Amino acid sequence: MKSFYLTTAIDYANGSPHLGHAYEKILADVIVRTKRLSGVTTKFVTGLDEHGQKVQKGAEDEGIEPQLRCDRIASEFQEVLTKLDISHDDYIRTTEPRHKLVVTELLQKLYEAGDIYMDEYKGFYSTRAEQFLQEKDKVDGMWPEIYGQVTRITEKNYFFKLSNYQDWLIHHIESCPDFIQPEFRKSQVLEFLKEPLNDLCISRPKERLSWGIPLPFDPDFVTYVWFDALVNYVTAAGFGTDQFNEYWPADVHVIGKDILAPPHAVYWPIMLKACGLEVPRQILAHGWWTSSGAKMSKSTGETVSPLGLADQYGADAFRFFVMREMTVGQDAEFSLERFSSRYKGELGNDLGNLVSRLLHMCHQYFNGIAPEQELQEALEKNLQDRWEDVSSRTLQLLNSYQFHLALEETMGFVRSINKYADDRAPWKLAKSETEEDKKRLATSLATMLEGLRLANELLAPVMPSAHAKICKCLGQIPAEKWSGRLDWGDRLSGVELGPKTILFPRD
RNA sequence: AGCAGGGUGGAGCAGUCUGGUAGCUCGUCAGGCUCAUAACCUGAAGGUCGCAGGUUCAAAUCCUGCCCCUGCUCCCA
Repeated sequence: MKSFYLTTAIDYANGSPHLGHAYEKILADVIVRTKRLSGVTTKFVTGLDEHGQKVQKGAEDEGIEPQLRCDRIASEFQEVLTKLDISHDDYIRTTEPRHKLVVTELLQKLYEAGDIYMDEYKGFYSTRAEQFLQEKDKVDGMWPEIYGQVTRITEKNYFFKLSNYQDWLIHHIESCPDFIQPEFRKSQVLEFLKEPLNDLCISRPKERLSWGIPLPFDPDFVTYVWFDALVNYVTAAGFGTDQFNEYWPADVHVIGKDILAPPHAVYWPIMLKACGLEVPRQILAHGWWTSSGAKMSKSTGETVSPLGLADQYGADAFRFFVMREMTVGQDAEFSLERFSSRYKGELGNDLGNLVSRLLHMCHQYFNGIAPEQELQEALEKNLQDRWEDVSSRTLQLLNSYQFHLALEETMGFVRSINKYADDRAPWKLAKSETEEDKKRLATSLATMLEGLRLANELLAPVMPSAHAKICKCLGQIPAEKWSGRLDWGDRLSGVELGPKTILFPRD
């Protein structure tokens, strides 16, 4: 049976990891963990795009070999993955031999099939932008400042025939409603496809760019950008090996909205089609993090260090924040105030404090052994009914990538447990001598324990280590699969509970 | 200019696809509780859902026009 294969975009080995990189990995990780918990076998790949002009130039400036610089940047990015609890199965780097082989093979194949041809380009070139320019790029008859010096050049290059497949692609996008998510992005891509496609320039002459994969049919050129970077997805799936069919086609490519059209939604499907490979099932384009309206980018210097926040508050709190705050596909604003408001409110006061007060009472009244639900009155019934609602809604929201709402549901249920505690007031029942009240006391704590156990299950994809900590408090092992764990039952009766724990300390 | 996204009580958002009593968190005010991380629970005030038309028994939600904000059209997730 085919595994659920999910990828992120591969990061460009130029510059340091920032909030955007971190978010994309977390988003992908939450999706894949949800799948695993649902009992699906998965493969999750992320990686690094290491070729190109900027990498070559960066290395020259530092006076070191490009590979050496890539190695350093790769470990920097991988360190972030570790800190954020990202559960990827593979980390692909485009300078690896396995990848060069696949790129070479596919290029050769397309060349032989006549989908790649050489042409001579006459026109303008901007060295600063590393880009060919057209008359239409001029503003008031002048080249804009951003292009720096613009020269007229004549250069031979190889081109990939995109236009052959334009109609097929339009049809494909229109007939597969889930292919591009969120849906409003689909119309954007179709809009782009209304214009005739220019063929894609896929090479650079070696004398200008040496840091790349040589074209198999012409050693004077290296392949440029997309034929190198996008192919990582099939390399990592094991193209050319027996396992390839177990993973390909990819189920989801998680990417940023900037590289949807044209790279992922146009070039990539056409490249695959031309190679006779299946097209990915879905492309999920997320939005940007902004800071008071301004985009957080390295060009404005306004970076927020994900490592810093994750170090200070823990990976779980950071993961929770980005998932709780952002509607997938939309932009969201990042600020420390918002972060600490979520942290204190939902994590500390609602969830952390529930764990704390509940364990405290269990230890005080029952010596740390989970009591039994000895009766069921309206209050218990209500909480259980509410769980049925919350769990089915939350699962549906998780599966449709509405993580912000899924977390809202789950945290709402946590608040319901707190409310139940208030309605039952076990601290009052503990002072009563009647048999009935003793039963109510046992029942109330058992009910709260069961509620917490269940809420904690739904938090597992987003906060894996907090999930594990709460499991430990409840004498449970962390969930690998949800199967059988999401039903309300007196599951913890008689279990020896862990010590009282402060999960999300203030300051 | 082109393309895209947004405009919902003080702040930030959900709801818009699949019309039907406007929901959540924070903040404010009042109260309750005292098991707990000065935390938890309740109640209240506060919105003609950007504007103007239209469709409909009924519109935040569908249609038309307009206004305003933001992002992209170098690089970036």
